Amino acid sequence: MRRKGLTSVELAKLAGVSSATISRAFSADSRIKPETRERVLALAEEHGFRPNAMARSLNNRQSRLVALVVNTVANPAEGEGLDLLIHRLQERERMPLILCCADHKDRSQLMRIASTYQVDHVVLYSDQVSIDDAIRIFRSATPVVASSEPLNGRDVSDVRLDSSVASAQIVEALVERGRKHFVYLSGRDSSHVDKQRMAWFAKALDARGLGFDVVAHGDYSYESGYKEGVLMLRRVRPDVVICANDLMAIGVKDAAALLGLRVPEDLAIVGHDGVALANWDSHSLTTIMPPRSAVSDALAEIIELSPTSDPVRRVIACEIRWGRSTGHGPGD
Amino acid sequence: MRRKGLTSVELAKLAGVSSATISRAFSADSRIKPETRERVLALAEEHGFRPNAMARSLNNRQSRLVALVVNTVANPAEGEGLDLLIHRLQERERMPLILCCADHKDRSQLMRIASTYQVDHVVLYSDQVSIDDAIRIFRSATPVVASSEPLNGRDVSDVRLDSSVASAQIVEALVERGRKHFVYLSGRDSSHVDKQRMAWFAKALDARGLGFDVVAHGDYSYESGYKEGVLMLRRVRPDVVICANDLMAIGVKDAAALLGLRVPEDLAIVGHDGVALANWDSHSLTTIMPPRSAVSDALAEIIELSPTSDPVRRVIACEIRWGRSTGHGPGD
DNA sequence: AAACCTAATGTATACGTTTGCGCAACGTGA
DNA sequence: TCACGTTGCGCAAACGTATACATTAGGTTT
Repeated sequence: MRRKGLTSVELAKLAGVSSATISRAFSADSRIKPETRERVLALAEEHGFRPNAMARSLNNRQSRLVALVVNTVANPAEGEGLDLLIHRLQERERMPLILCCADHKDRSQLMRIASTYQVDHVVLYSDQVSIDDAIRIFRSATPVVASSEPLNGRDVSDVRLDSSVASAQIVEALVERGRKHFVYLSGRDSSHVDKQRMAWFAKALDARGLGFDVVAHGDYSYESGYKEGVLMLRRVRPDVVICANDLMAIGVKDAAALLGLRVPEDLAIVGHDGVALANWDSHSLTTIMPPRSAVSDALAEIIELSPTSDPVRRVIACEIRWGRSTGHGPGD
Repeated sequence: MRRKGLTSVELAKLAGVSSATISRAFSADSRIKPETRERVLALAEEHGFRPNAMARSLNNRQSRLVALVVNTVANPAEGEGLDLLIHRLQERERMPLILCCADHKDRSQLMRIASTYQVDHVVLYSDQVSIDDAIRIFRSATPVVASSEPLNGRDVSDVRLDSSVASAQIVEALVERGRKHFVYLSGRDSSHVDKQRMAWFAKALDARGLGFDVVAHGDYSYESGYKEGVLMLRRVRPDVVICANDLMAIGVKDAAALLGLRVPEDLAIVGHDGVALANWDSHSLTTIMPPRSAVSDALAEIIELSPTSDPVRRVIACEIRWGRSTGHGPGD
């Protein structure tokens, strides 16, 4: 077992002070003579001393760990948001502990293990875990919900997306160009995000007296979009396909190409998530995009406030990124 | 401050045993009467007791934390590998601590903070951080290098990729179909992965008496592939573009489309990384793909062995995933 | 000059585990 | 019966830090 550096007691001896002074030199708001602090810090640097976060946390019951409960980091929709959030946390000297739930047989077990590390906060990014389970298991950690799951009066902080306006604008632009037959390709059944996205489009269409068929269910993957797209386009001939996410939307686009349908002339396609790759020239997908920077700012901010403050609720409006898959933006 | 559950001492009192017995009930290999263990575990379950990992680590100097030093989780090439590795770690009851280095101003600072958590292992996934820096900062943690950076005799475990055979096979297949003019679009300058990938292709071409121009430098992004692709294809007319990664390759493909070049008739394109999206029907990119599952297995295995065993070196051969971007596989 | 306040530091305990050591109880073999 | 090994468990000392409280030195007020 390699020997780790010195302890605060050993450094104290070297500096001719007590270990309490070492501790104070490292905590910003302590009453300590500036010169003493500098001297200690210099000596610490010289000897490579760094306080032990385990011992610190054990004592003051703050780990500065944040558990991020996600489905997977392999999916760009989650990855792009996560990356920003992780940066925000790192800037504030917090450490993210990642829990990938997607293919894990026992998510509760996973959360139980993570909770033994005394995480200060839990961000529920995944819509695959129940909020109540997470809260129960993570007990003393303050939860922040970012999964769009309904709160039902639960006393937790929450950041969620609203794409009602964006959905309505897209419907408006398409209807004005004569599109009439809208269909929806949904994601996983259990997903609340999906239900909401669908509901907003349904409402926007309803407001214009138009119907709305849910023609197929995918699982958020490109492959499912492709497969369901082929099946669906052989059955029905819609003007517009709204997809629960970008990956499926691109799958549908490729399915359309396979069947000889032109996008956007024969079929307009709309996605959700605004992942970077949807904007690539080969896809140029019109998509409803959360302002990721604002979302991660909000999450980081809430984490910084809690558990001192009351739970915070934030609703953030999504934007539209127009692409060629709908033929035009609102203006042309 | 919400009250966390009980401590081992409190549970001990409830069970009529000492806290040592509680501890032993939770550590698999301790001498404790099976019935006692069951009784303790049942009581722990009932009262929601879970041992405090901070206190445990402080005492036995094992945190079961693994620092994963990566560039970003937003990029699928890293994300897809990471996701597997995280799962392997979680299965073994280890917790990943993610450090996203890409846009971080001070990576050393980031690693210093992470090191205070007494991580047992560090996986160097990013090629942006110096191995020596990481080793120095993470002192007592056992490092595992997965960034393809040259080891230069350093005493660390290492898992790296070898695509020499794959490169040679691709060159062979293309040359036999009459392709002559190969060019290479490189990634970031500082990247060792890039240097290696280029060298393997250079060697394969050299073996057939063919030259090899590095025509442009990108930065691994789609955008850079697109931009450099347009500039390059206006200047030279190669048969084949080998790209340092898939994202740039797709950028080049879109650039070719913009300039009216047909892929693969006028131009064959080859990528590296084998990200899932390169296989989408709209791209169908021929790419050199690390066997991700094998890589993460190797990493997890090494982590499980070290620091007990000597450093382990593993070289894993990449495979080829043929797509339409080269017109054909080796057989047709 | 006494009384008092403040700033800077030391002392000692607590945080919740793990683990070496010791002890009792219980066979087992001679 | 005695010596001895084994099993199961309690005792108490760590692990490395933070912090309430005590202490000291110096300055200010009256």
